[in-house]
Amino acid sequence: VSPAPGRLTDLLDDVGGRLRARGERMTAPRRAVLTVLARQEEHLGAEAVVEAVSALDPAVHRASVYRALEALSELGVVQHVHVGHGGTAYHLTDPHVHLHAQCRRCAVILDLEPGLLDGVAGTLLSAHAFVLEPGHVALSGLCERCSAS
Amino acid sequence: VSPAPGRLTDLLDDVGGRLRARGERMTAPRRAVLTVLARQEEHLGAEAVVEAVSALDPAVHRASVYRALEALSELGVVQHVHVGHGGTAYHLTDPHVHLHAQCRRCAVILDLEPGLLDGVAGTLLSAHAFVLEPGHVALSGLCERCSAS
DNA sequence: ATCTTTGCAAACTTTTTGCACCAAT
DNA sequence: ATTGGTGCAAAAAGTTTGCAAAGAT
Repeated sequence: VSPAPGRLTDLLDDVGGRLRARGERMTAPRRAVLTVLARQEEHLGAEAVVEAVSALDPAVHRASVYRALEALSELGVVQHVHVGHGGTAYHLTDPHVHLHAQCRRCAVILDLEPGLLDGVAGTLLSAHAFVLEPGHVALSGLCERCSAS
Repeated sequence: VSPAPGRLTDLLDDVGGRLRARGERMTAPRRAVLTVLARQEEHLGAEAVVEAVSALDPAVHRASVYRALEALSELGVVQHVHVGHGGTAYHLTDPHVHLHAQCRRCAVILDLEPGLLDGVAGTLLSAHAFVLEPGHVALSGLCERCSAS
């Protein structure tokens, strides 16, 4: 994703251009989804996106949010992470890949340093010819709070 | 889990004893679920367990399989892994913890060497006070076949 | 005989789909 | 004017639950 989206408008324009370049269109639901994802640093589940979009623009239907997430994912603007407890979380594609870990008790998601799994990726490649995609699933465990109590 | 279950009967007896020790019971659905999990080295999704059990004993209801998986998990005999594409996979608890990686394209699950994430676990603990549970989610990526084509 | 677990059916949650209409290009 | 995307409602997929009856102890 090219320009650092300091302003939401820039993001919308950029994505709009890329959609049009593929013969697709920038629409209200897609704008709403991008707006929600851009202002949130947390990772949102599909249902959470639906709710936030709904608050922003009640005319946008649930199904359109799902379709927008799919379309924007295909474009590469949005990515998802699978988290063990609780399905799929969505976020804007970040120029620097980041990894995720989720607390299996309180479900909080931590963002981790990009290189964390580089060594493991190498091992998997040489030992199993498996190409790791490190950002695509969240590691599981217990966060500081939950492991303490 | 204690005895190497070379024979299915041993496993059933062992688990039966442990259930009774807790005031619970060994039943046909639970036997069927254990039988299915014991003869399969692959990891099965809930629905796949339902199907296999159904083939083994058509009288066992779908819901009983879910309940058996839950009961046996609580007992510690069964464990589950969250896999990105396709929910939750179940397997018998193994004396030696093993890790999982799933191909996001063909959904095959690889079993990995136990120590693979030890280094990462240490880093997460010291850097984020996060206690990693390495076997609980499957890493994601592309297997040999799928990355080739 | 007791009391856990079952089978069933229905409810629930989350996501997908068919279709007529709307709207971005 | 095109035709891709939307809103809607219904279907699909996956899991859970309340309850009377069955069965393990």
